[in-house]
Amino acid sequence: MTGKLDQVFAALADPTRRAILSMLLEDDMAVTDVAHPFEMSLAAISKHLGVLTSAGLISQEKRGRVKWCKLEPDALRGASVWMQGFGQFEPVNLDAFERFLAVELSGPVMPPEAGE
Amino acid sequence: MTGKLDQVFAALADPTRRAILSMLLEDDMAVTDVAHPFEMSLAAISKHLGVLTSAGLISQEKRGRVKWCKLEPDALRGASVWMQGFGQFEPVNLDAFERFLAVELSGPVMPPEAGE
DNA sequence: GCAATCGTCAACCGAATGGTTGAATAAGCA
DNA sequence: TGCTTATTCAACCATTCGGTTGACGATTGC
Repeated sequence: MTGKLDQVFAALADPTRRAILSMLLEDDMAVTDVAHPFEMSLAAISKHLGVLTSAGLISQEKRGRVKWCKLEPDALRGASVWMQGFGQFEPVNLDAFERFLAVELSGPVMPPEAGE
Repeated sequence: MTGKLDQVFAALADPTRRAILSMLLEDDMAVTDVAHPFEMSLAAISKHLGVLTSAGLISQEKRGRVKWCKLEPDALRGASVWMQGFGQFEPVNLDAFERFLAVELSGPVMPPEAGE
């Protein structure tokens, strides 16, 4: 019953995992290549990738014998939006903001700009 | 040596702590009052407040025998900025939110219950 | 077929986390 | 003074976390 926000924030709380996400920002990578810069076992990296995957922050697809890791930045959206609630400091609007999020996150009400 | 980002994200990874931050968004509160809605001991809440404090997300000031907790939203900035690095999701649709507010505030506003 | 590569699994370890209780400290009030 | 309220501290407990190692299944290439 652990909420998605719990998982996302917990996943982001580890510097190794944040580094992995940054690496994937540049390109998709195989597990072995992800592991290469780190001074820890492949199994450890595999676990980190598991955490990132179940948080939805990356996806993994096996092609042949290599498993490719792909960043899924949309998973950060919920967390980002939650934090924005503290950015513009308007106590009055908090409730409205939460309702806005309910609408906003349940589906694209309004495409940002000129289609997707 | 644990980085600030580690602490901030780890602090946000717990639903009780996120709920506390949301409560503090409305107003400063005494520790006892923060604890009141939760079904756990005061000591547990005190620990959570300790975590939030050392992450810099709140500050605590003792006046008389009561200790006041105050939100420090600036502490979220670093985390927010880090996440923006992944942002195909623009920093919330502020425009959309404002449009939403315009509609919302002209109609009936019903208070939902607090918490996440 | 056989060996090397890719990645996970299982068991284990020490440390951190989230909670509990009960005692201790500190401040206000009768 | 002594009682009550506010908060933390200390010890303990179960669970999770981040890491290790070694064995294993799957895939590829010689």
